[in-house]
Amino acid sequence: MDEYINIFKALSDATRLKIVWLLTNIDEKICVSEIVEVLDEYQYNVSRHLKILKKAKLVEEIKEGKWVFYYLTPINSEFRQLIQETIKTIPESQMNKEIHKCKILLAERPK
Amino acid sequence: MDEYINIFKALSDATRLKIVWLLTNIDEKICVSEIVEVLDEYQYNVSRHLKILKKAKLVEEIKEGKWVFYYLTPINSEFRQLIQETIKTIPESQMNKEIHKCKILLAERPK
DNA sequence: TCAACATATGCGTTTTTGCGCATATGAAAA
DNA sequence: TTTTCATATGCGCAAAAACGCATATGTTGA
Repeated sequence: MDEYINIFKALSDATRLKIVWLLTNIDEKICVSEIVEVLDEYQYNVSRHLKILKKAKLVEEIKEGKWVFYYLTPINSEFRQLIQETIKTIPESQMNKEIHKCKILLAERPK
Repeated sequence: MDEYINIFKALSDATRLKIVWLLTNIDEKICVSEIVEVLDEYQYNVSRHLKILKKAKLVEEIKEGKWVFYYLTPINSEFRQLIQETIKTIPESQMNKEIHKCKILLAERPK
């Protein structure tokens, strides 16, 4: 039961829900400083929220040089699958500012 | 956004998740004292948790004499629909004790 | 090797949440 | 109309969560 509760708990904070929403909708890895910019939140808070999402097994990380990129943990259960579908139903209109900033950021990424 | 967060928050407590799980799986109205017995939790806590579920619009109540029966709020959004499907994926094995007690209780109900 | 950058974390404080106890409210039964 | 039963809630406390600040860690580039 704790496993399910941890997931709901992880999603019951605005910053964390926004992070998961972004990851769900952009379908890209994204690094901490990008999240900081998109969500306009302190770096130390973003790091801490990511740690909570990681503990709930919603995200994983991969280090690339100075950066740490986060992405959605590959789906591994029906529960998790439905959690993702649930999040997909949250409309963009709830995230106008953030999605706009995010698109600009991703476009500016050097290849 | 708050609306979504309130729902996730409502589900991120063991007692409340169990209540919603029961309501989802038995497909019946159930009154406070029945929940108290099934979950083996204090009456005042059950009442309080129900209040939180009500605030999140996951449940509604109907008064019948001395009793107050609670039931799932009829589905009114895609988000809510998927929340319910998500909860359905939580297996009975997580709720052995409770579902057993509940079945006995429902069977003993006077018609 | 040292400065600059990206990320994580320890510590103390504030806010939120959950709980126990007592009691209030409201309906039904005696 | 008084008692009993079912439910709700006010209050105080304890535990948990979130935050701000400072700083640690780790990597890259000068």
